[in-house]
Amino acid sequence: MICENFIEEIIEKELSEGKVSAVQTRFPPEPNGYLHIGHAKSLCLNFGVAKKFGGKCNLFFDDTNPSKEKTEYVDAIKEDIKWLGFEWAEIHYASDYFDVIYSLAEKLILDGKAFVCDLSGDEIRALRGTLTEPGKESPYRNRTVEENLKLFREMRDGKYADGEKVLRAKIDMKSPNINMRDPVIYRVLHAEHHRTGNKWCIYPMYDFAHPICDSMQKVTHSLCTLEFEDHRPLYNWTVENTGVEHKPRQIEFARLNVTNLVMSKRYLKKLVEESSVDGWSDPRMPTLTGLRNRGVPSDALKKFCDEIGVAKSNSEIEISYLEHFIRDNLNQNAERAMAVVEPLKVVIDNFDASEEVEVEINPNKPELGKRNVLFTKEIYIEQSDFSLNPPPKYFRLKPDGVVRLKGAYIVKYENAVLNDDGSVKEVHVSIVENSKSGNDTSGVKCKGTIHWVSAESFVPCEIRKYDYLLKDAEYQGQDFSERINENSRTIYQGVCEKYIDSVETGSCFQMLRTGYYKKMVDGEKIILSEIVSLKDSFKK
RNA sequence: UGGGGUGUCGCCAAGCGGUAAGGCACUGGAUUUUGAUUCCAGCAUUCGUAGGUUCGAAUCCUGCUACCCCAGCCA
Repeated sequence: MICENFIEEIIEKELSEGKVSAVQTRFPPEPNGYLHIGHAKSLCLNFGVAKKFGGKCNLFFDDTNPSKEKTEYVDAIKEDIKWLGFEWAEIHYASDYFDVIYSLAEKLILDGKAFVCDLSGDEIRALRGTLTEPGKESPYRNRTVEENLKLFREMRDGKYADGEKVLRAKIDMKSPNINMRDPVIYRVLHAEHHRTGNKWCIYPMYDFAHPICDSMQKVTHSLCTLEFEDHRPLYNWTVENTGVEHKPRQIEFARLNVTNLVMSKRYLKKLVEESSVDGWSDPRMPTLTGLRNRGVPSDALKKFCDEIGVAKSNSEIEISYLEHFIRDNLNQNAERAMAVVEPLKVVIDNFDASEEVEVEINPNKPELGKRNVLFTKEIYIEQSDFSLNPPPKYFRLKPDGVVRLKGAYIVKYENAVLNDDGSVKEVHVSIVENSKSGNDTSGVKCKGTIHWVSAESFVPCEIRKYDYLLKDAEYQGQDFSERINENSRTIYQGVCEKYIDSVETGSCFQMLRTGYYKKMVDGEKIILSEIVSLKDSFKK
């Protein structure tokens, strides 16, 4: 078997040595927000590894902190995972294991490996030491087993207020690894849990709950991000000292960073709460639901995740790499339609009838056939597709020039009508005889082809161009909402061919030469949100 | 000044002692009913750095250096 990354190599080796038999992984989000593109990497890794070795991957909600978690988030997370096309083997919640976790905590107490500590948060911090100085033992460290058990049960029974007491693992206050300095493993928290309600008023900490839950699910490989490397000794300590039967192995990898994309959940949440964006699904958001709304195909995202690799070095991927996969996918699959963002009226002087011309739905999929587009005397083209004073090598419409109207005829420039301010009001052209698309016997050479929309049958629409959220704004402490409104969304009034009425919602189509857009129906309006610009060929 | 990690092209990333894959980006050139797509070509004498071992090192050893993470009763 060919391993794609170091994690697969580790697993392959364990498999061949007989250390594990069946591979079991889990995708472990905390339901405290929506999934973003960073989670996609973890999703692809966990599901990918399981699939590769014929194992299973569970969906596991790490809901040990009721003050931050909501059912809304667990539902949204499930939806996003389905959108990506992954199917979890089983679904579990840390809260399903609260009883087990609690009893293992009691076992630790019974074994003299945990104690109830009365120190306040500040006091614990003070005694923890620093990065360079060892910590000091809590004065409550040597309570008897009986006393600890009694106090812990009282904690569970609600005798104490938040912060009054905690349960700590008895490990080593002098450890150079701060996580091992008698870490808190249970805290009092009188908060309603979105699943267990008010059954509990004490909740286990991540470091204690996670390894136990992994073990209960028979997870063999617990994949997490680099910042948990320091926690691995504690993870292993918990596995060993609680005596759980299955002993999972934690392996860390570098989290995904993408240039210019804001990825911090706390910041995204802030944007939503401030209404700086239209919720978690706003197309400018780097959330999975935002990307979906933007029109990003899930396959493109998965391909991206597969190709960026899995390693341990901190990396930041350029957004152009993501865009490459989106473009590649859309180019292959998107159904085309024509739309004009900044319309310029063109009148065809020698054409008074109207006719339907055929245009391919997708040049890469001829089997999809063609669509009919109404061609009329008056049409709209892109303002940028006409120039009165063209630069050298300008192949679009210009004085005394010819240009092909996509799917229709070659037209020849006649004259331009100007507004009072000198801007172009409309352009008059004439059809070159025998130049119809597919039957061109005119012999006229024409280097440029442009898109157009009939002035008779177009659908007026609001076209929104979305940029990504800008990361630098986060760091420069600017007024987020202002910046977003200024820079991240541009609304155009545009027109597009009537055909798009028949395009199903959610299908993507090409905004010719400008980019790829997704159609969204918003009441009577059709909104096109730009997904990602194609390479701008005119930039030079 | 403690501990844990990581340093291979602008960005990712293979490489696991035998003489630097691949992708993105970029640059040429060819085809093209959208200057897109497609195609073909170019793009690290060098692997953070200084030494050492070896016939031979990005790969092994040693020192140095840079960057990231850890002092939540968050995950």
